[in-house]
Amino acid sequence: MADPTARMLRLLSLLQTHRFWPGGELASELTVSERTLRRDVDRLRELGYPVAAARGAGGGYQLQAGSQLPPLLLDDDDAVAIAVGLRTAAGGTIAGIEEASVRALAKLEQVLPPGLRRRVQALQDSIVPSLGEAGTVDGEVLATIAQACRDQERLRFAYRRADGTESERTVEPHRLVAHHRRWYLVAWDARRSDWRTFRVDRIGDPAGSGGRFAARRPPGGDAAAYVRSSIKARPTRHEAVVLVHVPAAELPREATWFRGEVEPVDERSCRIRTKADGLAWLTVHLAFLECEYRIEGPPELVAFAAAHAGRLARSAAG
Amino acid sequence: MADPTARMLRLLSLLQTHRFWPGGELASELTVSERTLRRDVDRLRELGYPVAAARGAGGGYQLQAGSQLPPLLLDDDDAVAIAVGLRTAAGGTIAGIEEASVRALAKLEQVLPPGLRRRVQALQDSIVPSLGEAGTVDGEVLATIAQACRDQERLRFAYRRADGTESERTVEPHRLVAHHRRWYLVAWDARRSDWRTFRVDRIGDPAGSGGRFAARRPPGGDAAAYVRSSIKARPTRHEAVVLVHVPAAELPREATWFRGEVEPVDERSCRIRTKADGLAWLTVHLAFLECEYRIEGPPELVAFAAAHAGRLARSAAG
DNA sequence: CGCAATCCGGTCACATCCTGGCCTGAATGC
DNA sequence: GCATTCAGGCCAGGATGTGACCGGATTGCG
Repeated sequence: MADPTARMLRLLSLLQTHRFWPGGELASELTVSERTLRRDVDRLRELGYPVAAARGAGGGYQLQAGSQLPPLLLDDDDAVAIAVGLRTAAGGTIAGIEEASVRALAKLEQVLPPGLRRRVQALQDSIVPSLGEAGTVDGEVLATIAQACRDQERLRFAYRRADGTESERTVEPHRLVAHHRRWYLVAWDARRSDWRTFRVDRIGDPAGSGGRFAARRPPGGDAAAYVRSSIKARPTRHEAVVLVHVPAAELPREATWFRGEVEPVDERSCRIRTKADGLAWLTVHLAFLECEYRIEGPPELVAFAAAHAGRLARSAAG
Repeated sequence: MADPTARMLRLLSLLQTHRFWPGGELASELTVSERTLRRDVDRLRELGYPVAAARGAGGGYQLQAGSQLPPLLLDDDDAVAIAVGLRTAAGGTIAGIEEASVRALAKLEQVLPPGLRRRVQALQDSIVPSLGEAGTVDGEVLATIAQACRDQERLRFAYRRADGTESERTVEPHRLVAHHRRWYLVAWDARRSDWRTFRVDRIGDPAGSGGRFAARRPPGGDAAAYVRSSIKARPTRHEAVVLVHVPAAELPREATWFRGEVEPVDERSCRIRTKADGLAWLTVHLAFLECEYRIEGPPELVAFAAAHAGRLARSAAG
């Protein structure tokens, strides 16, 4: 513990676990004199981490929010919580941060002790795939691929094509792109000497093969655009329009939980618009309406609703 | 940059951003000789962080997963992704890690630069409160309270009782407990000299008042048990039982997304069980069944389904 | 008001360490 | 084999980290 650098890290860690620390306690925790502790605190400040100090009785040191983030010293539970949170965020629960989540996940998983990784995976497995995502992606797979992208490391995996045939691939991974609640890997397929996009939910057992490669410019210079253009069979996207005979203000909250937008019509009614990939999703929120409403479109939704209503009525009658 | 401790942190940070680093590059990045770099790497290893080295052409240094987690050096995007992920995890998306998430969140938010905090809040606000939670809790509120609990700092806030009356409280916060997808704060109300539980979604503008207090033993020694016992009006919990005329294996995946459990009956049918607080939630997954099924119970669900089917049929017919 | 607790920073002497340069060895991949 | 890269011993000189001691400033409390 004589080493000042080890002491610094310990000091930072202590300052992060509790908010206030009297100088004396910190000093004895680090087994140094109080003078040295003050010098260490000074050094932290010089490095840009704002350590505030409260004088007088009941005072102490406190690490504050500064202009930059100090190194985070996490305990096991923190790390597991963060990894699980990131994995679900990467799953698409929160629009807009999927890719940042995956990058952060790669950074964390690189140094995550194996025991913790098992805990994370166990928790992940216990989660019901929510919000009806067609291709739910395993966090472990995603993290492995993200790491390979970042490190420009060749990647080998088994790819299951839409028609069911499996093949072994070795690629130079370029970037992960989240699109329409699905993950795609843009990579250079060395054997075929061409760019390919792979659906991540069809990738199995990815592993870095060790070899590194030189970065290549993706087609068009923009991987995300390339993914968009290369997806042929985009899932049909429906928009439901429902006229509800209730003022907008009195609409139950749950009726719009699934990406619904409300638009007032008059004092007695309003209109709900929802977008989704499958027809079933569009009727989900209707269960919460305890008043009369009318499906204005699209026609196929009307048909679906009628069929659904029939099944439901029979199920209740039976 | 002459300071070895600052250099250590920078070295750790470099090793976390890219996987492989040739020694020469690292040395010039840190503006030290290669000899010193090797010594720094040695020191990292002595501190317990496993830095692997690959010899030969194309070799380099690489930070591996060890037995303990090294200090994480995050860039802005990482931090935002983590904070957002933790906030949603704390919201109850993932059962079992809510409290660990909140603790990690407190640690992160304590040092999160204000600019990043605004970004996090903006993202948080843009998220549709999903899965129909009655009382959605603001992440900022949760983080503030968690920090006060951890630091044993008095907390002041506005509390909105169920009957609508508001009052200003100052308490000694003890612990946050997640129960039934809701957050409760167990705290000692100094003015009333007694323990209280507060629903976090009814707390407004919490702020640490600066003063600290000595820890107190919660009633019964277990805050979580105290919360459970002190909730009188627990929401009625229903369990739906639906017999589906389709083999368990062929059940559409979406049919069980909302905490559903499947139990095979015979080769031609299976049974789904779902629990929820409101009847409407129980019918949500039925929309995904394109086959016949029968609601076996409870009776009130049958009635609800019939009414829902009627509304739906009329809406489609109109 | 005075007192105790707490942070702050100057100075000094001494031991320690850190650094760069140089060299030999060993592993690795082409 | 040969180039590349990590590993680590040795050395000399200078930088720096450390504890002891001090007086000062600020704060909260009785």
